[in-house]
Amino acid sequence: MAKRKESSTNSENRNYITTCDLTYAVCLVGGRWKLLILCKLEKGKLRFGELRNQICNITERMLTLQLRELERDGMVKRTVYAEVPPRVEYELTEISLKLVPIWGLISNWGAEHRETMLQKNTAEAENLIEQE
Amino acid sequence: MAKRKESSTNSENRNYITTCDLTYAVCLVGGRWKLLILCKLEKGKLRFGELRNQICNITERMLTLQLRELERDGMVKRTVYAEVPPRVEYELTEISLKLVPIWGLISNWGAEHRETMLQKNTAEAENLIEQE
DNA sequence: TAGGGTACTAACAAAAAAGTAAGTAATGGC
DNA sequence: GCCATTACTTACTTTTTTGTTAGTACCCTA
Repeated sequence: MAKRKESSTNSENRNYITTCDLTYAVCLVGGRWKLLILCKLEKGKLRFGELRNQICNITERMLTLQLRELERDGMVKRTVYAEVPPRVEYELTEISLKLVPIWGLISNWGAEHRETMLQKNTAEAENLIEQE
Repeated sequence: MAKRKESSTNSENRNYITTCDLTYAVCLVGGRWKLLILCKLEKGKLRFGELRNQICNITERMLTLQLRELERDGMVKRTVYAEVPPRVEYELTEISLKLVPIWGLISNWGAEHRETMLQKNTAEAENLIEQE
């Protein structure tokens, strides 16, 4: 159905690393826009155009690609309404909903990490000035 | 110190997406081999060569690159011993240690997701056979 | 009949990530 | 002097991901 290529070391390695459940899980949301999309869907269903407007720098092509992969991987559900103009809604699935609380934990950790790095860099900058 | 390029849409978007704490956090471990490396270090310090041997498909170049980024981002600590031949040890930092329990949760979720997808694909395959 | 809205798709180009192969420095032991 | 060991570099190629631009189908409304 989809194009495949399994011979390069590159793709062999992709397979190898995803034998680790943790790496596998992180790869599922590894596309540039995926987590942003999923976060928007946390609050409920959204249409294609709503997602596009809420993620201001994404192109339609990238949004489509990321949504297709998320759908293929069971992370979002896509519902097409037979209307004109077309209406398509996206929502989280049973399994992706289970990640929501974990995203909260990671997000908090991320904020803390950002804080830490900021302080570290400030301290280093001050040391540099002192050395002059 | 390091080469930079800030003008492409590509890198502008990188900056944009990492304003989200969740995306930021996931990007920190987004390199192909990073989580594998971090997992190996969960059990304690390891030397460069030990990491290379435990992650059988990684090249020295990739291991070096990933470790450098992890170090830059405060995720691993690097200790060089002034010996010949050289000895370098890597270990988790205070902040990356805080992620360990979260990795456990994600890992469990990953295993569950894998299970789910397996069943889904089996079911689809059976439907295809019936249709023939 | 021309234009509008929605959710895409296709062909192509640019950028980034990953992989290959062949080095390097330092020094202890033979 | 020569080789082995360790933890890397460097120069280059390949593969993958991301971005740009210009379409498409559908039917409704003016």
